Order: sequence, then C-alpha cells, then structure tokens
Amino acid sequence: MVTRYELSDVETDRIFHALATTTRRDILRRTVAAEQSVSELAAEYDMSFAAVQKHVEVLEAAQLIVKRAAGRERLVRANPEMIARARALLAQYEELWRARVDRLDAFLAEPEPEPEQDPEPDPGPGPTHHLTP
Amino acid sequence: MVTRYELSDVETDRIFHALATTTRRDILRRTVAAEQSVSELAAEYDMSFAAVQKHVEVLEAAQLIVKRAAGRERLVRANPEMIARARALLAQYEELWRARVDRLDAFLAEPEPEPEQDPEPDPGPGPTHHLTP
DNA sequence: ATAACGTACAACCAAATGGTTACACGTTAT
DNA sequence: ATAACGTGTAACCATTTGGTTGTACGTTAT
Repeated sequence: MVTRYELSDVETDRIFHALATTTRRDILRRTVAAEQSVSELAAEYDMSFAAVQKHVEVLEAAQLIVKRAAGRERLVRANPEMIARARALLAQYEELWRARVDRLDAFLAEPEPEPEQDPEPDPGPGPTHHLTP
Repeated sequence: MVTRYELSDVETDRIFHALATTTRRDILRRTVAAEQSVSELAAEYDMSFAAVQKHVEVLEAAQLIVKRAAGRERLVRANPEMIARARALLAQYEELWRARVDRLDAFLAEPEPEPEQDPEPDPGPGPTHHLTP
C-alpha cells in the first residue's frame, strides 16, 4: 500500500539528515502528536518564518512529514511509516551485532579450530556478553 | 554501567548527522560485524585515506564507534549502545503517534464532548486507522 | 639503520547548510 | 474593496561539510 520498498541510499541520507537537527526533531515530535500549520510551528521557535518553512521542507523531502492544503494554510503531519523505516534500519545494525557476538561465542566454544594469528585480541575473561538488553 | 543518561540535543544531533552519509553507515555496518583498522576500511572506498579517516572521526565523535590502539594500527569497532539509543529515540516518536491515535479514537468514541470549531478536519469515513502495524 | 606502513593533522577548496530579509501571491476577514 | 494573513521563493551571507594534497611522526619490517 504505502511504499514497502527498500530505502535507497539517498533516501536514507535524507531521513537521517532531516533528523540531525534539534529544531527538526522537535517539529517532528509536535506533528506526530497533532497536525499543525506551518505558522503554528513557526510561532514556537526563535527564528524567522522562512527558516522554519525550510526546516519543514527538509522534513517533507525526507517524507518524514506530509503537508495538506487547507485554505491558505498548510497542515503538517508526521509520517510514522518513515520513522519506522529509520528505526528498522538501526535495528538491522543491532542484529548484525548479535550475529557477531554469536560468531565469537561459537569461536570460543570450539576446541582449537585453526591456529591463525591473533584472531581476536584480548577477548577478556568470561563470556564477552556485556550487551545491554 | 555504560552511560544510561539521557542523550542531550547536541549528542543526538551528532548521532543522526553521523548516520546521514552512506559511507559512514557502511563503515558502521562493517565495524558492527567485525573490528577493523582504519586502513582496512579506507581500502574499501573510492576516496583518500584522509577522507575515510575524517568519516571515522565523525562516527567517533558521535560515539557510534570506538577506537583502540594496537601497535601502529587503530582498530575500530561499533558501539551498539549508541545505535540502540538512536533507535529508542525513534521508537519514542512512534509511541507519540500511538498516543495520538488513541486520543482520536477516544474523541470519536465520545457522544458529543464540546462543540469546538472543527477540531480534526475531515476525519473521513470509518475509523482513521490506516496505520501500518 | 633504513624503508615502508598506519595514522594524524593542517591547509585548502567547492558545495551544502542554516539562517536572514524582501517580495509575490492566493486566501480570509473587515 | 481593501487589509491582514499564511505560504512560498529568491537573493544573500557565514559556517559547516566532504573532499583533496602534503607533511610529520610513531611502529613495523628488511
């Protein structure tokens, strides 16, 4: 329905770039909670209307928000779909970490696989599971 | 143990900024899977060593990776803690979305709360649940 | 001892970013 | 009809970004 494609590199760049500014994250937070006009948003920040308008533009280009015309106003609402996609991407990295830890465990479990040179320097005492879950 | 503080705005800015470049995400991906030296990383990309070194610097400033000296080499490994923090932040936004939908549902469930002026323009036919769960 | 390697850092550059003011244009209110 | 409002866009500016080359310095290999 919505998109369900894999995010391209440029799309992902845009998403994280859009999230990399406090003002824009705040706009996202406000519009994920409730639809708001660009003016209403602009009133919240200590900068010109044009500046806020540009921030909204960046969020829109990343498809993190969607605009809808209502008379002379443009109502902004967040697009949770894209937020979820970004979150899923980070979860993917964490999954890779899990896989790595598993490989390490498997290595440590083996008796003596192949005497390669220093395959993992200083694994430390005990199981290497400091992971945070 | 690790940090368990709330991320400041500048820290969050740094994290998402670091994630906003394909090259840096790729470095993160590689180092989350296995520890690698800066040279090993640099060999993977079509740019100067110095360029890659700077990308590593950005990731390090965001604490998304950690460097460790080993002779003349600097071994880079990802810091899943920070990846998790970024993911948690996005999940927070999605939670706000849930809360918003719940408020809307509650509003639609009420018989006639207060005749305010157009509190949610065009709720459309049927329940507004297009959400992707 | 000397050469090669891995890293760091400085200086430089073009392009992008985040902000400004000014203006045009459609919509709403008086 | 006219004024005020909401939005979009253009021109401009300082700073940051992402890349370059060159150099210095400690570490490893010959």
